[in-house]
Amino acid sequence: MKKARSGASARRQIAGTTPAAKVPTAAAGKVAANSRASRGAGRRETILAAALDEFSARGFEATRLDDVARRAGVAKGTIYLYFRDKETLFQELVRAMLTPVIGGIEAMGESDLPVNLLAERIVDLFVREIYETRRQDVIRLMISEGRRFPKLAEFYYREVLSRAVDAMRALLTRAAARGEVPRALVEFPQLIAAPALVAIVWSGLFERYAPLDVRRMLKAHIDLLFVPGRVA
Amino acid sequence: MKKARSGASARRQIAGTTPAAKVPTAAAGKVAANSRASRGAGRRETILAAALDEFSARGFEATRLDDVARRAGVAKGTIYLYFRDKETLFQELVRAMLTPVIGGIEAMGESDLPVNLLAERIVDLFVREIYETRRQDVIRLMISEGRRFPKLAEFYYREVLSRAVDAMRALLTRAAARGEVPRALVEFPQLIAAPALVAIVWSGLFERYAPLDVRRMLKAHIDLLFVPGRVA
DNA sequence: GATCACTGACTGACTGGTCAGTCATTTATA
DNA sequence: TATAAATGACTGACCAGTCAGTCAGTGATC
Repeated sequence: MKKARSGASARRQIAGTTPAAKVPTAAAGKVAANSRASRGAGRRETILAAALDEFSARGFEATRLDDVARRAGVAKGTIYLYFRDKETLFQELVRAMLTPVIGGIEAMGESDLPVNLLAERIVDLFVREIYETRRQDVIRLMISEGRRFPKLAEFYYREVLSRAVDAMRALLTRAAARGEVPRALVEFPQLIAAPALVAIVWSGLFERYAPLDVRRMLKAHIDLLFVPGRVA
Repeated sequence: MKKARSGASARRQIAGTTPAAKVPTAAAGKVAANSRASRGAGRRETILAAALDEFSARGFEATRLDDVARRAGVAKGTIYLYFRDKETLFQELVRAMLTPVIGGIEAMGESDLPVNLLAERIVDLFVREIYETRRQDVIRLMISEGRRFPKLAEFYYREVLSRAVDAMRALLTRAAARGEVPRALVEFPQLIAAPALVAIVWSGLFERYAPLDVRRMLKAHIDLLFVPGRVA
């Protein structure tokens, strides 16, 4: 990661530090199809999409911004109109992709369905919204590169993981009170999510040697944990 | 990953492709303390140790061989006397660190102790031999970089993972026959190891924000799976 | 609606630092 | 002394980030 030259950019730092962002939603409104405004609005998303492809194929270091630019159909300089530097681009990508799922996760924590039923909904949410989605790649990137981006790891922990864990814990606490779930799970909600992590890591590394039926594995897992007549 | 120049090295490819290797054992025998032979024998291990430090701190791409050399107290050229290139160095490191644990894992698969007891031994083996060891870093590297080293991923799958999975499955099959374990586990032995993966990933990314008592989590997990009076 | 000055998004050749890999030379041993 | 081992200055590819220049689009004016 080359150190930025001292008198760095910031010549006209447009959007690199915009707080929120959403990548998939494309066209932004009512403006004429090819007007300057509407094209400009799509640029950022186009670049993020290209960055997702390149970063998830090659990892952070090995990704060349020339390639991102080419894939986005844009000159390299344009990237720097929207993102301060490569690192910011990466972080914004993670933010943009993962922020939207937070709500869904927290909503789950408030439901009062019996756990075994709720568990199936959560599995379904994971498979449809993450595992069968580009978000899987983003989480994989997070796992792979997170260590060298403490800021990003903290963001991810604060904005995504800790919320998911808390929601899970709330849900499990209520279920445990009803005797539907052993108390140990309340202390380590990670145990519920562990197979999801396995799914993501496994599919990235070993899918070709030993494919994994993720849905069935997750189903098996909840069947193991939520045995109706078990000793709590 | 700069592409290796075409007429690449291989000038005198000494050890880069030696099949087996063990990194930690230092002094190799009976030779006079500072003889060339004995020093030469240690070089490879010294370099691997330095490489472990650098790779696990920075990842594959960001690691500079100049730093590895400095840390090993060796000139950069020396590295190329023992390893064909950076990639080979990385792969040999993973090989050297993980090959030794295979035996221990397979031995576990043959025991006929009751599962709940055996499970505690396995947890103990994992914590002592991997989690509290530099091997944790190597596995983390494997997870992070494995995708871009299909050869290495295959090696790891073939020589380590598949053996572990098979051993686990054998063990679980017998336990299931005795009714100690639900049959679903036999189909997805990954479910047993999942929390170990969580431990490694979590400690790498979030330890500072939310420390995790890994031993207790793993204990909680086996208590959840191996409830004595459960319905098989 | 035709003309034109103005704007700023976009471009891409360029710079400067970086680093994997090389090899002529030096050093240590047998 | 002969030889293998080790060295580290060097080369060349490489790429993040820069910035002077271009030109499509805009909107004011006649």
